[in-house]
Amino acid sequence: MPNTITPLAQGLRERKKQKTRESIQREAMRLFEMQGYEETTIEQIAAAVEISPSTFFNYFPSKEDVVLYDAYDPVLASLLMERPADEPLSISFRRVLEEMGGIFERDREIILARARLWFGVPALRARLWEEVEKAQVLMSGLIAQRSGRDAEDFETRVTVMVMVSAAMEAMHEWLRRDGQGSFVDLVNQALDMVEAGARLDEIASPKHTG
Amino acid sequence: MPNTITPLAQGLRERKKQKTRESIQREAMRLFEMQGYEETTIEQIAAAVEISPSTFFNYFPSKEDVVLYDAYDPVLASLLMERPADEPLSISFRRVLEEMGGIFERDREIILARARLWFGVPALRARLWEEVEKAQVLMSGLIAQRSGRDAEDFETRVTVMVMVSAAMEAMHEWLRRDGQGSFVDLVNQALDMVEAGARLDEIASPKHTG
DNA sequence: CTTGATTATTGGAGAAACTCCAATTATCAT
DNA sequence: ATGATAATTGGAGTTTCTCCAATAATCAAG
Repeated sequence: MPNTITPLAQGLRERKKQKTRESIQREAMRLFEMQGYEETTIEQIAAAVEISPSTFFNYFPSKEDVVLYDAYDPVLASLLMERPADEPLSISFRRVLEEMGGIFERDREIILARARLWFGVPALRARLWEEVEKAQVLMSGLIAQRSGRDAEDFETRVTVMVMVSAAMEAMHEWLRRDGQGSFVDLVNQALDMVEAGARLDEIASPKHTG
Repeated sequence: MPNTITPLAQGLRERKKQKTRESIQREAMRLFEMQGYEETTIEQIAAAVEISPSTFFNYFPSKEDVVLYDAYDPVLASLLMERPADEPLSISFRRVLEEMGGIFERDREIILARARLWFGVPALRARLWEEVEKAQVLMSGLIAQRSGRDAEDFETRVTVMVMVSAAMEAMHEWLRRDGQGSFVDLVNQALDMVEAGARLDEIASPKHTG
């Protein structure tokens, strides 16, 4: 499956596929925003794109995937790989996020619409975990590559999981703030909390005023 | 929806419902283990319990819920509520887990079977996030109650999310070890890592030999 | 530009998970 | 015993998704 970011569309075939995939995603999102996710059938999407329902399933294995399908993952992955191998993971993570900040700003509206569905539609919300795990696997692999550690190592997995779910919570917060402000900043804040040692001891007691 | 742990079954009606719900769950799990989750249809489950498919949906909103449905949540919730209000959350969490350790030991085989499905079947794995969020909401609410903080407070949410996802990772690890050893111990280990500040800086560098 | 090989599109048949509803049947409270 | 209440059931229908075979578009090579 090639991505939205294709180096150079080689043949007519590839270019057409590309366009079709984008059309499906665009029309689907338009309909979802107009009428809601559950209320939109695959027939309707297919009709809007002027393809058959069968063809829809040639491009996306399920209705959910139209929303889930993400062009950022491979970018994030490759940026992460480019970081110096001796750099601490949390720093790499922050740097890469900053590098991607521009993209996030540019696509703000699209990302926001996607996120709204993501967290708002039960079927999609359920699949969030898979996204978290994808990220976890990616980063665990990176750690394994850099260090002598096993990617399956318990400590590695917990550490990465904690980072990723903190980032996920940052996205949630960003959404709660209706996409106002910087997403990257929120992730950084969340990571700060985690790195500070997740003040589990203090958080139960009343917040110190001021 | 009453739970598996019902104080005293009052009428015949309630008792029968109870029994039916348990039968469905038992027969479903038996079939899932025998033939796999996807391969088992609701018709088959209904036939095994000697009810109609319609009735199945009176008890569980979906096939997934048969596996997901959990009697432990309310127990955990009430135990958590009983902890002294000035006790740090992480301690409360650990104590409650220890209190529940006996139950986990007793139901080890059942929990293991459930967990295998949980992490193994894509449809169920996807729904893990909802379980995580349920726990997050529960605990955030508790924090809000105890402290002056808002349950929606970003810091609160991140902290709780991190704890819960660490626990989830512990469950995953427990499953990878085939249910050998103590689940509670693994959760404690995961929490230790989180509290130690999630050594994101160190984990990227090669592990010190020994 | 033609031809033969790939590959994409399509329609049809069908399974499975649900939803909705109205008829029936079982329990309950009196 | 009886009327109210709640559970069970069957049937009809929708939607997502699978499988497959026919058709149509693209491609690579001569």
